[in-house]
Amino acid sequence: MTIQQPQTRIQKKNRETILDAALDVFSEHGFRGATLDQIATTAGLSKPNVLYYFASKEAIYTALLSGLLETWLDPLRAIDPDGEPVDEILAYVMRKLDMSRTFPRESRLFANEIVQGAPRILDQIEGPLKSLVDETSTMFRRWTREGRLAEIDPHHLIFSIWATTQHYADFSAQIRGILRSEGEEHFDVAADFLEHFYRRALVPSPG
Amino acid sequence: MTIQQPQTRIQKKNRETILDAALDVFSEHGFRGATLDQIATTAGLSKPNVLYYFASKEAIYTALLSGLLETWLDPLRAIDPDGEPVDEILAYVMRKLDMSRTFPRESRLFANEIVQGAPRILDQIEGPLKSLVDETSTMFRRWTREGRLAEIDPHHLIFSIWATTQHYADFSAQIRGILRSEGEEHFDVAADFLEHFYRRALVPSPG
Amino acid sequence: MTIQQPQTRIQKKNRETILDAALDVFSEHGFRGATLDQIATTAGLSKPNVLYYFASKEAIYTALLSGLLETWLDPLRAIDPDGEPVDEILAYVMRKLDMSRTFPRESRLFANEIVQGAPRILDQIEGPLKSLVDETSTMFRRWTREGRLAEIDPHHLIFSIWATTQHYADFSAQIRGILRSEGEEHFDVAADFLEHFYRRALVPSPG
Amino acid sequence: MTIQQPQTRIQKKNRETILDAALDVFSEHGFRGATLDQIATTAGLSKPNVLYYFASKEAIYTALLSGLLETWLDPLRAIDPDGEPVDEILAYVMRKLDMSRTFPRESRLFANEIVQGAPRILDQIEGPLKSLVDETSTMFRRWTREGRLAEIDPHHLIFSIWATTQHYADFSAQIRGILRSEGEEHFDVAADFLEHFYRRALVPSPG
DNA sequence: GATGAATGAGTCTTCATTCAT
DNA sequence: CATGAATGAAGACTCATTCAT
Repeated sequence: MTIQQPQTRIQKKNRETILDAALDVFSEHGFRGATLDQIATTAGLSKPNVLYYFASKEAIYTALLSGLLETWLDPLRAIDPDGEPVDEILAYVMRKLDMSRTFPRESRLFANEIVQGAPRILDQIEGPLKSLVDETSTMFRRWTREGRLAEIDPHHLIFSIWATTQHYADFSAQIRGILRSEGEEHFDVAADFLEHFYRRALVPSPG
Repeated sequence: MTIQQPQTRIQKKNRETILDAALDVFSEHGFRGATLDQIATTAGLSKPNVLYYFASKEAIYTALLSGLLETWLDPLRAIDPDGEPVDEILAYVMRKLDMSRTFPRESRLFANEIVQGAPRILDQIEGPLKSLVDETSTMFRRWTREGRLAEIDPHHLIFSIWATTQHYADFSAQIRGILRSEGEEHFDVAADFLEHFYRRALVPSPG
Repeated sequence: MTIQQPQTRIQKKNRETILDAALDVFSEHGFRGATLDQIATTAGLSKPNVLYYFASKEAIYTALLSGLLETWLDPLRAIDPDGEPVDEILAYVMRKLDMSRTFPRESRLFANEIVQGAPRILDQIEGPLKSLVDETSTMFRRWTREGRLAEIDPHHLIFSIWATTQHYADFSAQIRGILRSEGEEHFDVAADFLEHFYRRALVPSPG
Repeated sequence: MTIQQPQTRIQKKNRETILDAALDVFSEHGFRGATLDQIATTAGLSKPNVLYYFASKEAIYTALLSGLLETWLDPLRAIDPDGEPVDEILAYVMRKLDMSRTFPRESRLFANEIVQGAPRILDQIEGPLKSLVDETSTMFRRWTREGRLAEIDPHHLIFSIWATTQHYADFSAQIRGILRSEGEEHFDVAADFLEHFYRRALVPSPG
């Protein structure tokens, strides 16, 4: 969390209300497509009152993005360097899939931003995100050297995990259209599928 | 194609110029974020002239989308029902990856649209796209019954192929930020990775 | 002063703080260009607190203007009807020049107001100010009749004194730009200049 | 004039209409006090149409200022270095007074800008204006050395001329209030006054 | 076919002022 | 006395679309 000034209870509540409304609107329409009006209405506040809490539309957006990036990376940080490689990575896949199920708006917020070239978050991608991914990749490579993980490019492994899990949040409109599914049963099927999929890919070849 | 009137050569050329410019702009900024001005400037035409060829901004957008959907599905149609299952699917993966490399704007155009709930293309998703995917799934299931393909959910297999291949186009900003790569070498690494990945997943278990 | 209610010490102090801050802000940006926020911040008070002491932005402005008008006219009142005409008027010129040096904000406050048509101070111009100027003019005319002052239009003499002395406050941005002067040395040169200038103009022609 | 692009007749006409309306509004209310609405209404155009011709409110303002600065300095340039000093300077005073009578809006536009610290025209003051004034001052000093002009500081002489003549435009609200004059007769009295005034100041002392 | 000109409907933002405590 | 919170009204600017030639 990025709380700087001391905040009264009402301030904290309203800032959170606004950020939640903004998550709704930005994740559905992207930055340019979203309007302050929508955010204010969703938040149940007047437009100027929203701007009382955040200096500008852009300020809301960046507050959202940076506030969420941390949360977004937690599952990756939670991989235990001393654990069993295949299990650790499979658990990571499941955590990511869970996040797509539980926080689809957050996923789409990032998706929108990145598809459009990440104009407002490139710094954080090239900084903290890259560092974390690089460290994790080093760990994966060690596991492979130790014969406990298949020979596999660690960066692209991570990309594939992101792609396959976030896909269920980011492209849910398409998935629901094809599966004719209103509910979330397909997440369970997806979990089985990905379990099978990644286990085969990760287990080191015998000999 | 939805072109009814007979067209002079110049009309055809201008329509294509506009659609190409629109692809540039829409894929980078999404529907709301794009402006007719940008499209007209990119196309080298005046704004009213652009609207002479297309009734509205929305008309350009939907013309683009439906014009491209066909092309987008071609690789899936190209799977040979009488071919060798694993080879056929791996070839499909490679064709999709090639499209991400060759037509990243098209990929991002769809990504933008679908992330935002596919408001203008849901019909085509629930119609032709679903049909094609369902047919292909039936084929996959037959292959599995015949013991020539691993036991794997065909819909989610298709989703995973879309996710892993399109990811290189749709999230290229993130990938380039992490790999610090300006060029396209990572597509070759990705090809190797996906080849390994999907081969392991698709080959049926012995016995 | 237009203060009716009895005031505590703290009230008096705050009113003065506000007026001083308002002088800063109004003289630099004019009425429309100034904001309550700027005034409140400059005064070190909260915006509602400022409005606790003055009913409105306009009230602050008019309180300032009328509070200062008196001070502004003092030098003119100080001309001694029984003094030596040329000396008296020269002394008046010097007092006015001193005020431009010492109270440039006040001068610019009036300048702003009058350049924009004096919408909020016209009454006082057509009332007390006109009266005072007319009286002084009568005195000047008497001095001319008595052969102790050159034949010169008294109103325009007063205008010229206002113009030449206030110019150093009101147009100081221009003067500093041309003289490339940060300090106030030019006020001394100006004093010499005006002394020479007005002495020649005021001394009655011999015969 | 600062015409860059080729302009159609209608463009030229509308740009001029807008600049004239803007002169009205800016000279009366200053930059911040003026609204695009007022300018558009005065010009008889819609607000967006005004912005079709000028990129922004500020663009209109600076176009006005720089377009007028040249005109504003013409009378100073017209002083003939080979003429009779006192006559030349007196003629300059009269030209300046005429401009105050004929172009009071222009005068007030500059006055507003400079009183508020010349934020948008300081460059031109410290550049072309300073140069011209410095050259003229050198000429005045030469005339004094040649015994054809009184010993007088040339910069402050120029300031006094600006002050006394522009005063009739910039502070006309005050002057009209005091003289109870609706017309322009006072300009004739002012001309006589300034003639007397400056002649006495400029004629070199005998011997 | 093509374009300069024009505009209505937004969209973000500012700001004086009010409300509640 | 003082202030955090809230807002209506206005203001600058954008943009898809239409008009007229």
